[in-house]
Amino acid sequence: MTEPAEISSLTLNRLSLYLRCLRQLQDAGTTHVSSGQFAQHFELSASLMRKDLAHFGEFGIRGTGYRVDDLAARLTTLLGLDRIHNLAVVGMGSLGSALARYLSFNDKPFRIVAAFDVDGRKVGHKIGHLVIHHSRDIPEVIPQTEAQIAVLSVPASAAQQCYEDLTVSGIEAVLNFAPTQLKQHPAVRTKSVDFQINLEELAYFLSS
Amino acid sequence: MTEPAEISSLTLNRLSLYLRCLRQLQDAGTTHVSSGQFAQHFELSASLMRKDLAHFGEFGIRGTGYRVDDLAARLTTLLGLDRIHNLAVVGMGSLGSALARYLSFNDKPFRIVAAFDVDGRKVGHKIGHLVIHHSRDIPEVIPQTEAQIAVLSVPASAAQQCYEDLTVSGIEAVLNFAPTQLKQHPAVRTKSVDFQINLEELAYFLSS
DNA sequence: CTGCGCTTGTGACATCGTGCACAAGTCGGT
DNA sequence: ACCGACTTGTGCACGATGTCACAAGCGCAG
Repeated sequence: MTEPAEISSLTLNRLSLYLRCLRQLQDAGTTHVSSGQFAQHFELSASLMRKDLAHFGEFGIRGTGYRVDDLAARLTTLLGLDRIHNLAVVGMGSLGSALARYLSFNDKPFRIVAAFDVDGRKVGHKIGHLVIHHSRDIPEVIPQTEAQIAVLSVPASAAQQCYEDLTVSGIEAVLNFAPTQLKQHPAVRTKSVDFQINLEELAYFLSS
Repeated sequence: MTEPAEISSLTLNRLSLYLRCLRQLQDAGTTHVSSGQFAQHFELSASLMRKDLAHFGEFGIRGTGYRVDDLAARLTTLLGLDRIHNLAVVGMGSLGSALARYLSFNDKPFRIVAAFDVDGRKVGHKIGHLVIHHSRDIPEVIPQTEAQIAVLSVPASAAQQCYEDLTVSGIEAVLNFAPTQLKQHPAVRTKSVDFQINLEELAYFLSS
């Protein structure tokens, strides 16, 4: 019972979350954990966790629970986080720079291999050891890199154009931070992180 | 049929999205739109839009569609975006600064009224016209402000502590950017924007 | 005033996601 | 070797979410 059908986003996102929690347990020196303990500690659902894992096989030991190291390792592999993924960051405003810094800072399986901006004053400058290219050169530069995923942190007005440039450049996935509804290309897996909408949701509940 | 039951997050987030799209139409000079046209233009579902709106009453004219200005205005009111909401930003790293800049930059109904950081070198400095306070003073400073919503952009290791300081200070809602699973306070509406998890989801689909 | 074309609002239905409860299975003690 | 305590993995039921199709309603033309 390995990957038969497409796994849902919800399940996948929870798996990332489980892995993160497991790392916390590792740091605390915990070696074994049951789904019940785990769920209580992190305010998650035990049965849902077991069901999420069940999509990919059997990970636990009945009567005992899960070995933290083992489960963490298997989730890491399963999510593809044991390999390096190359990123291109498009839009080096304050948000793009913050994301770039965050992603360069650590030992995570993401590596920035290209950066773009429209601002002529930024082009040519370096962010870390990486030269910033002009956004108009996306179709030329991307194929020279091994970038698979693009992080789109440009103003909403420029997002669609950049998105399309990226799709024709052979980018396989895009993580969009621009507060706009992208017309998606079917061959490119696209997700949006829209903090404005989340903020507005909170505002709603205060206004009632 | 005004607000009888709790509206789901999904519906609410789509309403924000509709409003955003309507503003685009306003800028383009469009005065009337049917749900079909709207859905096709923005790649959304027409029937779902109608159902989302139906939670709050009747907004359209049968046979004609929706008046763009009218619907935008009613959604604005409905979502509470016709009032100013006061924000506190906790964590003035690169991400927090980027968010603060973004939120100060425009005419949106959010206003930053307090900023915090643990870094002694930042405390006392100004971001715009706002003094940065030390994070340890959250319980003292927040009640003096009218802050209702907190934006939490601190490292994961500090997030839980800051969150709890905020909850005891009378904050009503928290938008968390730290990549960690918060133990939530029931009286405080809390949402997380976790770009790391979204990135990992994209990575998964590339690895298969 | 009447009829026609169009669009909304909505009930019925299908699909998806989650909680519950228990059979299957494992470990340690005796 | 067996028993009992415990936990996983899973079938089932329920609730939430989205799609479809159509009746109700509106405006315009004649």
